[in-house]
Amino acid sequence: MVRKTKEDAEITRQRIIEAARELFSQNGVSKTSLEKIAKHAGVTRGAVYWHFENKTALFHTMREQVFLPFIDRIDDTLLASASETNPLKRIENFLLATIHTLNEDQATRQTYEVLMIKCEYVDELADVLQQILINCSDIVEKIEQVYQDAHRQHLINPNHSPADLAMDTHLFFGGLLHMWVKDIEGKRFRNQAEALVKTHINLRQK
Amino acid sequence: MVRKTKEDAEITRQRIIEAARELFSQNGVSKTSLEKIAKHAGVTRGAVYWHFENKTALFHTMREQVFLPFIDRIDDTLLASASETNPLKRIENFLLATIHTLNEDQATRQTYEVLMIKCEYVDELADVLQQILINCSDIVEKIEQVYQDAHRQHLINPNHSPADLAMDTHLFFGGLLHMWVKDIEGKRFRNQAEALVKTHINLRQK
DNA sequence: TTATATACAAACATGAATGTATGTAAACAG
DNA sequence: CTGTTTACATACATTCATGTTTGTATATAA
Repeated sequence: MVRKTKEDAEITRQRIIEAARELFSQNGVSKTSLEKIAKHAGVTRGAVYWHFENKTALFHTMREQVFLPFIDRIDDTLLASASETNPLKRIENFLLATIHTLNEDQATRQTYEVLMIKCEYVDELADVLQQILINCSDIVEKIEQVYQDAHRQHLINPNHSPADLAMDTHLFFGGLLHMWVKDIEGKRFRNQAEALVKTHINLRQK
Repeated sequence: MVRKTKEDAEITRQRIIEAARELFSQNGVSKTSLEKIAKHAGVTRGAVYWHFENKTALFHTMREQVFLPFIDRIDDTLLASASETNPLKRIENFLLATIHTLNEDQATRQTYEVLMIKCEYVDELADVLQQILINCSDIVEKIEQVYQDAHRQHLINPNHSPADLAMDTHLFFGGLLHMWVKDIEGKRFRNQAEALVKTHINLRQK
């Protein structure tokens, strides 16, 4: 076989990741062999083992490709336009933006599917759970800050603490995403997701 | 080997189910071989294949042992004592009772763990998702009924529709259970679960 | 009391996945 | 221009899980 240039190799690497993501989301992580991934990417297992230590490493890479950019974007939607928009609107927009990404971006959609219903969090993947918990804490904190804004601007019931509201919103959205992902073909839940978000935020309004 | 009496066989069957549940929750479904299950139950694969068609059948049985009784109990907590208690309290009690069961009953706890983070919903298990969605719809309906009670008794903000409140509560609780399960050893999330439920219900109060 | 079905254990056959080691042609550095 | 490294393909070794078949002692029905 012809040896590839560095850019070619990077393309191969990306193709392997894409193949993994697609097959993971179709057949689950454990039932997807590296052989199948290689074939689907148009290479052999040799290429896969060259670019990745093993299936777990591939999994982590797939996850990071979606979640690292996501974490970076959080501040933009949620905090950046701090004084511009109504705080409650900012939270709503953040949640809606996430759903929008799920609807529009296949890679994100497939990755969420894999992470929520097509992998098993044991052994090497067990610590991904802790990573997820940490990310959640961060997000809750940020949402709390925005609720504090809303509190200061007297937009919400003063009896409700921003911390409680933030956690409640986070749990709501976690549940929503899980339902969204599980309703794979039904479309009966997915297309009302935005409405549910707006309702949730409305419940906070004074 | 000595042939067992019918009761003995039923004990063996139960032991296999318990072994499967424990190993599933420890190592995940796909990494748990029937050989390991058999050994852990003190039998051979012959016994497993005698009582169950394959691993999938075992999985379904494990799930049903926890969820069929659960579905039966819903009406008791949620609807039965209809006019006795405050409707909001009834919803709160229902949620708290579920958490309480998770805390107290190991079989339930392990089964939730398996269903939420230790199995992959593909192939034969894919339709379990649809089953779950149906169960969810049922529960949302019932919660909605109780919120309607609350509405009639002027306990909640009349602007909020019982249907919206019910869905919001359901999503909240779905998210809560997921966090509860994921926070395996941390105990930092699990022990505040009850408080989060109470907060959530408080947010509805006028 | 005897024939049959039950409740398994044990052996067999097959397939699939993983990891590693080796081979190799071409890119690239010097 | 040449030695070395890169980017894979190919071949090898091993492990493990599944499903099926067969064997068998005994509970149970007739």
